[in-house]
Amino acid sequence: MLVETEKLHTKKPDILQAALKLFVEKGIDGTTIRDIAQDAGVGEGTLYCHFKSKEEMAWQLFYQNLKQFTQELRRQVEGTPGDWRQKVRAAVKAFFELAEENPVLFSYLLVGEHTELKKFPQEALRPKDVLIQLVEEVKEAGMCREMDSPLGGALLLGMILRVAMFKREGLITARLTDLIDKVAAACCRVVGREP
Amino acid sequence: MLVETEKLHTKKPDILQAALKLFVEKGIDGTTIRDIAQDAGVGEGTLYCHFKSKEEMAWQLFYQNLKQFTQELRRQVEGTPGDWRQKVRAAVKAFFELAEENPVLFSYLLVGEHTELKKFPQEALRPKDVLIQLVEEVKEAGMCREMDSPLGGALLLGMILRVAMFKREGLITARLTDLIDKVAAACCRVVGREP
Amino acid sequence: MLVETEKLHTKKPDILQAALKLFVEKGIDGTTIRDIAQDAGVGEGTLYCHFKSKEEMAWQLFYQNLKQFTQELRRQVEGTPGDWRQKVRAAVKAFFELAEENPVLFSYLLVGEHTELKKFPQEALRPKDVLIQLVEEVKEAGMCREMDSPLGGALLLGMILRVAMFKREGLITARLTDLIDKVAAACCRVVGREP
Amino acid sequence: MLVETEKLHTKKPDILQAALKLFVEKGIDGTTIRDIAQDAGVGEGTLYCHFKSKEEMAWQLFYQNLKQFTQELRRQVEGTPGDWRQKVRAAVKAFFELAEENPVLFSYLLVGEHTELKKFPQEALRPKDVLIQLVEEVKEAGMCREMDSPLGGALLLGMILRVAMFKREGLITARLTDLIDKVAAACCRVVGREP
DNA sequence: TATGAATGAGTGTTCATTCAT
DNA sequence: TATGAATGAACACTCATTCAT
Repeated sequence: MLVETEKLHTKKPDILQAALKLFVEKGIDGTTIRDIAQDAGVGEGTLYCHFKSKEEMAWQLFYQNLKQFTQELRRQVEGTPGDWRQKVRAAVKAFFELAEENPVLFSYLLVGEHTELKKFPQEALRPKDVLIQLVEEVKEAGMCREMDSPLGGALLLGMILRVAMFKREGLITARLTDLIDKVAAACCRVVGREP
Repeated sequence: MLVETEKLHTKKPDILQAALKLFVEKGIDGTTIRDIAQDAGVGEGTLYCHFKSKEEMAWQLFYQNLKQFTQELRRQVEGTPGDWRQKVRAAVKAFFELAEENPVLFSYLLVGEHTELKKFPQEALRPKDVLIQLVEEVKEAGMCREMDSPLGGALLLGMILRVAMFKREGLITARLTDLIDKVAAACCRVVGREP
Repeated sequence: MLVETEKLHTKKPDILQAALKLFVEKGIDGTTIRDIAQDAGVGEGTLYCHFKSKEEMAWQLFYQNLKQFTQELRRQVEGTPGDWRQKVRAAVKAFFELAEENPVLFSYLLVGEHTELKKFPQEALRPKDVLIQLVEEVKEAGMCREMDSPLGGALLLGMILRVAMFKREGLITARLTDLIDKVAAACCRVVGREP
Repeated sequence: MLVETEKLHTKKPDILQAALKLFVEKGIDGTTIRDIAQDAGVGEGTLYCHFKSKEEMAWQLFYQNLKQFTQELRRQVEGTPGDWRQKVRAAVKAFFELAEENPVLFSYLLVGEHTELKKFPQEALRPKDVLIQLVEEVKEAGMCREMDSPLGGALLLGMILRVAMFKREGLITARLTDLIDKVAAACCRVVGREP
């Protein structure tokens, strides 16, 4: 059997991967269809076999992946039994694993501002909602400091994401997965009651 | 002939204000020269009396204001005497005051990603550097947890900025200036040694 | 295995019918291959099993049908015995019957301008030639007013086609076949000698 | 004083003239913005200083000129005193003078089908309405044959336009202005009562 | 014969920039 | 300084056509 196993199906994944990379590197508006097509090794028209427009492509890439990560985050948090501290740790782990395994997707979903996509409706649950809810649960368990849940959610999300961003910029050099415990501990100190 | 008393000053401030607002609303690439000119109430050509290009305008707006805020931040942190906790509080206060007094500038300087401006050299001291240095000082004073300073800086910056972002999005409704102490306390718990 | 009884015939007629309709509705340039394929219920590539190009299809549709109608027109005019008035009536009848029976084809052949097809050679006899020749014969029979034949042909063709066009637009509501005598009479008054 | 008197004002007329010519030659869809810009001797972007889109340009060119001609036609018909035959002659004259003086505009307004412009509302009075109304008046004066006015209008319009079209195609070589009386007489025979 | 994913030249349109006023 | 008509390179997108299946 000859090698050439590619092109068994469609070129959509190539396009999505190229687009993701470029959107993060140069922004959505700053990325041209030609850029994506060249990077994906396809013709320009091919993009329109799979997406109605550049915007729709950017939106799909954002929305579907964000939905998926949010579900994964919930699953990890809710699926972790026992102590609320373990749940917090699970959340940090979920974020950091995405950041390590797919830093480009991480940036696209969780770092970028995407003013270009503001016209689309944001209906699904977002990661921040999961964190806010987690704080809520800690409060209900009587383990939380006096603090509104959104404030707590902001503190957690802020720490987690900014650490990943510093890592991305090279300001932090350690592997994120090695920082899970440290960051999780910091999170617990922030929202948890004084001992 | 009567004395023309209007237009003693140039239209540059109008232009800068309009540009700032639009850059935050729609992104730099998403904002056109015509948008800015209309919003500022000037002709399109007028922008080129004051700036070489749109990019240069965006860069000036970013660089000069960021430099200024960074200096202000340093001044507040360094100028606050006594306990490191007071210095942390001063940092939070500086960020939150900017966010309350000029939320648009805050977004432009501290929230946006600005992939469009990556070609310009970023030489000056940035807010994150001030925070990292603050953690460093806490360490030198022997009050810090076992933690690399960049990690500490990331945790602080993350909390501060994300709280302001939640406020901007309406997830937090309290005035930021009323949250200074709570957030500062969280910051101290994160980096400070256990009592 | 059962005998496939469907598809004894090709899909060419479906394609031609869809193309004709769309060319009249939206113009040749305004109609896409995809439009035609969808309307005909075939794949896009299928069109190229039957025609070299869209233009060639448009041309075949035009040329062959126009040739056929012109022949029919001649047959009716020449085949009508007796008085020249009867021949004029036969011409009107031939046009109006096409307009009633196949208004879309009528529009395509006799109303449209088809600037897209100007590159093709127009060699065959056209309906206008038949009418001009008819006027010529009336002249030779000494029954015609002082009038160049092309002028007479223009007057006849103009009346006939414009009545059909008004009908198409709804300005005239009577059935064209009920107007044959009236229009034929008008034609006769236009070219025939005063009694 | 130097020669160069051009460019005192705007380039809009150049654009309109070039567009008109090309729309007639190649159709609206068949004419590109680049075609028009080159023919008018302007940059492509300049077209968009004066028109929102190509379609809007085509529509303005059509609608405004058609309105103007219709008004002129009405003025001529209504302004001609006396016998209805004189009014019919005035109508023929108005059409033929446009065809002689501005054959391109004549084609654009009165010959083309313009399927591209069907989406625009056609509200104003059109030339055909003027002719139909003229027949109506002849009827009211008791001078008309038994004939619905739209039918009479179709016969008149058809004759007039088709003669001009034959002239345009070279089938008729006489000057249209020399054919006014002949065509007007034919028109009168068609709609007028038998003597 | 029939298909439709893939192609890329060509289209209408935008917009940063220029320059005569 | 201020203007806005003019510019044309660059863009997102279309669509006739091809070809492997």
